[in-house]
Amino acid sequence: MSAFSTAATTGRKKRGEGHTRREEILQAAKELFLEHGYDSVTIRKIADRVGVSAPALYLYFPDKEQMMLALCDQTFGLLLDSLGDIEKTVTDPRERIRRFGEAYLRFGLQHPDEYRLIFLGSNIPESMRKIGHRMPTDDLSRPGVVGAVVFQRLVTVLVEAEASGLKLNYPADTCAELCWMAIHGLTSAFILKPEFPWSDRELLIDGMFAMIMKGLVKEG
Amino acid sequence: MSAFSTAATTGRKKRGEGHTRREEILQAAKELFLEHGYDSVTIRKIADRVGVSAPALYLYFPDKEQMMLALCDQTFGLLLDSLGDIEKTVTDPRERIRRFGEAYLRFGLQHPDEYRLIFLGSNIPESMRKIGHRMPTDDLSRPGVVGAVVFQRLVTVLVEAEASGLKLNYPADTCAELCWMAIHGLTSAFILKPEFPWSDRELLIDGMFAMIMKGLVKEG
DNA sequence: ATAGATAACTTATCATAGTTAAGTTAACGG
DNA sequence: CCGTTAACTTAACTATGATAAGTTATCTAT
Repeated sequence: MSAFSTAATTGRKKRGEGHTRREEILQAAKELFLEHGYDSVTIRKIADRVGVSAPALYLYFPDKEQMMLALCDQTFGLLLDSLGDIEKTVTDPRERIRRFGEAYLRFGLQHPDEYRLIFLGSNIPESMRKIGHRMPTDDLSRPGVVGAVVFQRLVTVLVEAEASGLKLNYPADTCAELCWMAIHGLTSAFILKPEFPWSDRELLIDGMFAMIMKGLVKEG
Repeated sequence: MSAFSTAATTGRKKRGEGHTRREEILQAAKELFLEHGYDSVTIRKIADRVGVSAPALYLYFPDKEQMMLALCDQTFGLLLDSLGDIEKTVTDPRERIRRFGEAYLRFGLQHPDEYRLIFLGSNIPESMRKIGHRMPTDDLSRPGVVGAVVFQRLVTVLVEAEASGLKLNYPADTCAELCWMAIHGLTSAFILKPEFPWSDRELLIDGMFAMIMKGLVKEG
């Protein structure tokens, strides 16, 4: 129409501007997924919100699954960032472990749907079940390996802790597994059963970390 | 045809024999769900295996969801039974906690799909997400409350442990929550990521229980 | 400027899903 | 033997993810 119409929200994209449409789709999908859950959100609803036809989405994503995957990688980047911050900032080994665990937990609480998707394999097609725990031998740039990457960072923290003099009760990788399992149990409990009358959340968090430390690190 | 034909597998059921058809459906659904997962199993496939038409299933179940629910309650009865055995057999409080946890874990490993369904809310419709953790204030005979019942039994064990002299670091219900979270973390890790190169399983189990005991019970 | 080439779409359609409506068959009771 | 009704079937509906095939508009090269 007028001299305006930046093609921002309106009509067809100019040539070479397809990627902005892709991001519009991702944004709409994210909002809808977070609000209603993966299963309840149909391709058509996403398309409606974006303002294009349903098949148009297939120009940018091979299927619905890949939309969610793209969203997850995007969100989990945040977790990796905060782990990076801790690695740079915190030097004390015990403190590092605790801060790592807390970062993980807080992330889970702030992004419960993405957490469920990656670490619980919930409400997603059978084929996606393996996503969260694909091994790091895979191409790390591929979508969906974030879970394994996060775990690997924890192993590294424990190996370094051991190197800097901390005495562990088990091999570092075993400790990392136990630590992850415990924190994952905590996190997933809050996420999966939010209406359960849990004890005070901070008490549980403190209690869990106390358990982990007593269980994994030798006295001294 | 012949004088035989007990209507066991063949043809139409006699009057008043509908409940046997119901069980045939349940059995077929169980086999298919365990083999292929909830989502991949269609009403029609279940019906085919039973040898009836798809809508016939709706004579016995209001929807697909209720079939899975019925199966779950059936299977989780086994867990409740083994918990009952422990309560009768084992008297030492520490031993009881450990045995409870182990029974829970072994159950999860032996019935991973039911575990996922009840405790992870995985691969089932949105509406079923709350099933595993409906509160015991609900009608306990209703399908799907087994999760809460199991947890309640753990609380009782810890309360009794305290009564018999064991010193806990936190209130009994808080301890039960921490204990459940840790064991659930262990269980769900094995179930959700079976191909992960975990350390020796028994080592992890021992390590987890050591963690729990050190974390919850005061020295002495 | 204009004629391909092709990015960015749309409409029509498919197969399959869960589920329902409405009719059919056969077993039992009077 | 006849009517009631439990135990079914066939046909169909709606909604899903996905595809095929065509259309429109923008850029590029002449």
